[in-house]
Amino acid sequence: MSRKNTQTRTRILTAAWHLLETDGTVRMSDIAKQAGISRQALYLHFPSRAELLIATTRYLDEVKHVDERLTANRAARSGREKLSLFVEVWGNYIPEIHGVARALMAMQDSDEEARNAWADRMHAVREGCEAAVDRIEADGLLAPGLDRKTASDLIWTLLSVRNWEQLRLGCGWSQEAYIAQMKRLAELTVIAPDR
Amino acid sequence: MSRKNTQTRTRILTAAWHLLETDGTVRMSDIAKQAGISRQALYLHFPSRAELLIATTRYLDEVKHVDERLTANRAARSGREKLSLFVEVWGNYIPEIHGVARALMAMQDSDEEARNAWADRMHAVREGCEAAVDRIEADGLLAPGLDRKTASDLIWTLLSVRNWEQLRLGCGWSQEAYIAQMKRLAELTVIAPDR
DNA sequence: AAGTCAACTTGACACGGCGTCAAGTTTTTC
DNA sequence: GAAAAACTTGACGCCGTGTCAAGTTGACTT
Repeated sequence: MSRKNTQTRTRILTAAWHLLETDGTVRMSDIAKQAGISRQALYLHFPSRAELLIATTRYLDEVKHVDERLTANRAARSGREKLSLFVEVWGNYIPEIHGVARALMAMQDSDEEARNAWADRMHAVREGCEAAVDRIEADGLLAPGLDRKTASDLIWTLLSVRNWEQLRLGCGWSQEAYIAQMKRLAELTVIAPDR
Repeated sequence: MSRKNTQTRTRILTAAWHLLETDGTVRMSDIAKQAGISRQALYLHFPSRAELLIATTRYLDEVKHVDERLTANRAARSGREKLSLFVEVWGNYIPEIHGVARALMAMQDSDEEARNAWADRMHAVREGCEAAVDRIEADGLLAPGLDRKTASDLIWTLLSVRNWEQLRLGCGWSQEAYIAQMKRLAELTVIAPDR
């Protein structure tokens, strides 16, 4: 791997992280200043703004142990429980990565790498949705008229960062309200109604 | 009013519209070329890119008669029917404005005017949601545990342009499938279940 | 103690888009 | 046929990203 200077690298990444968390628009020069190095030195560690942001998300994922969190619902005893746990875990993860996510989403139009990186992250989320849906189908509880793909698409869309933004930031919801409603909607969406 | 030259103005607006419809990234120079005038002449009609895009959405709204369409569900006999009609009308309007919407959403971070203009458009949609929700409550069918605000927030979020993008473009859904599922979800979300 | 190498600094510059300005030309209007 | 409006051309400033060249600094050899 031979990283230039691991210390500086992580200083940059945490600088980017914290800035993105609070501030809307973050320039390379801002990150450099916060990390205590020159703007040009950033390019000794990352080839472009896009790659720096991508590295920041990976860094966050690592520090915050996303993967473990997202698969923490392995032990769920039912599809319903698995879905509920997944909504809770992912829904509560969103606010922690929202700053970086925002920045990465913003450059999707202009930067192919950013697009791929984000698509990749979202793919991991999608797999969580699929796992829950598969289990629900195995339980024989998949809502009539839905196939697995459609059901996963719906849950995945429901749990998008944009929707979180709109409800929490746009509509002023509390995080608890968000989680509660998402659980309710997710169940309503893919689980066959009692009768 | 005293518009410089109305002909040129609408040439610009239709040029912007058509470009945005097909192409992802559209520069001022592209619009000028398409309209058959010089780039600088655009600024004789619109003070900035943001205002040009805003004017383009207004132009589209006018040409396509959004307002009439969005209120076409006045005659609905029940809240349920009103909601269904609203989902159908708005959901089928999204693809027609998607190009411009995309561009306007993209500059939300950088431009306050664009932000306000978009918020304003979305406010109109929200009113449609509220009207349906109010009617549903009047019918005594609002799902237990939901207040009007929460219900409207949910429907409004469900019907966001971003969600349409994700399902139609990201997941490859047909427009019909999109409409059908949105109707189903909207009802499930806010209407009390049969018993 | 001299030498080397990696990490970093400073200052300059190109590029792409937006927006502006000044000076000229064409078209309309009266 | 003169004045006013609409538009053109060419140049320029601003901003942020990314690049380049020529230093400086400190640590590690030998």
